[in-house]
Amino acid sequence: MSEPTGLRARKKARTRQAIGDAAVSLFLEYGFDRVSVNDIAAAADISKPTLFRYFPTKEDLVLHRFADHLGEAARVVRARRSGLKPVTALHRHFRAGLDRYDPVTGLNDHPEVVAFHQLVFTTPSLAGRLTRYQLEDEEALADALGEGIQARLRAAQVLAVRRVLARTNWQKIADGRTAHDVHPEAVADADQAFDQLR
Amino acid sequence: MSEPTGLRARKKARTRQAIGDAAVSLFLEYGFDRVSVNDIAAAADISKPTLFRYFPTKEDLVLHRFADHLGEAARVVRARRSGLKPVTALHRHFRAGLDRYDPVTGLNDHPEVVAFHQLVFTTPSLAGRLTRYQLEDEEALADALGEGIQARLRAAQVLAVRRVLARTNWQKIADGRTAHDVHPEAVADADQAFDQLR
DNA sequence: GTTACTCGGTTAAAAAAGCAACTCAGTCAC
DNA sequence: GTGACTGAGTTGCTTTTTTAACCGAGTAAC
Repeated sequence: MSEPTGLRARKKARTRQAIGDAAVSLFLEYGFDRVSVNDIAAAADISKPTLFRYFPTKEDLVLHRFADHLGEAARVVRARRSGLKPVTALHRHFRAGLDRYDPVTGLNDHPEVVAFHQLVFTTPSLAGRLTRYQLEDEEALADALGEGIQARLRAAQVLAVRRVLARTNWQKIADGRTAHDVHPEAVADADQAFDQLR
Repeated sequence: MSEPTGLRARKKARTRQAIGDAAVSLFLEYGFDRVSVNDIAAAADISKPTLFRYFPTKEDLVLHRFADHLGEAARVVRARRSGLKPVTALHRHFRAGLDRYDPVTGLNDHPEVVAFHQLVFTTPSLAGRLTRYQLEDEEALADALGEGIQARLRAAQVLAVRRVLARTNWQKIADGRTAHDVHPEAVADADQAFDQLR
């Protein structure tokens, strides 16, 4: 299913993966600003123009992991069972993410994941670009929810909730607690937040 | 020194290596005739035209290991200390090869190497093409030795000696003896053969 | 204040690789 | 013998990658 078949496509995916991995690993080791795109290209064994063909900016080398989830909220809403309210669908989706400790929920204590979030949140240019991603996500969700100001408002609120929940989870884990330990609170927080949204 | 510098060159070398390794490994496992070039291309993760850009024929997928040594005899002669006779230079070079158990001397008991020689000598099309390689080698050596029929004759004799020596060594090892055990005989044989040549 | 770096990002041309479709030879079925 | 296959190589066309050179902003030297 996720095998697109074809040598070309396979190699492209592999190259993209190699670049992303090399970049994140270097960033985690030395910090975003102390690693140049040249370093990353060298580590990934490709040339600089090739790097920029895969990722439009240096920031995207980090944020592609979020970018891959871009529009997910909108998709969840569109794919929901008929009769199900959008908020409910998003609520369940987030809960499912918590249950499998999906990194995007913030509820993941793998050292790399924690360090990765640390990197994103403490590097201004990354945090900045991340919010731009979230705006796109918001727009897509708004379209999925309908038209007019109502849809936009609701989209903004839902994504704000998601953001706060993830950030809260991450904070608790950054303070040294385990994901398993935090899980019940995370679920409770999510339930409360999404309930208030209705 | 063996770092050609440049991304392109490095990747080319790597690809060539990958193709050659995949081919030899498949040939050793299934036999030359039961492996198609498509299989090899697939194993090396490249397309068929690319394979043929690196190796002109299927046989060369095996023989490139000899091909890489092509013209070596001529080089040895040309690079010899002045005053040194060509035969002596070639003799010493062969002895040095024996001392480091260079596969081309036949004096190497690594299972892969033995199996590889087995493969070459028992596959008609490979043996055939190998002699063609040796003819080229002979021509190059003849040019290095001078002009005229004399040079050609001597080149032929020298390479014949080399061939017989390698074949003899291989035979002993194929019979189950270790390279280390055979080494003294191999040196003695080489000394005798090259001495007779003078 | 100019010179010379470094770094993010781009461009144009050339090399390399992929793809699909082809030729040509052998081979097996019937 | 003819029709369908398979396998070695080839051909043209497109996509991808390398290369070297560049731009523009920042910054450190002197």
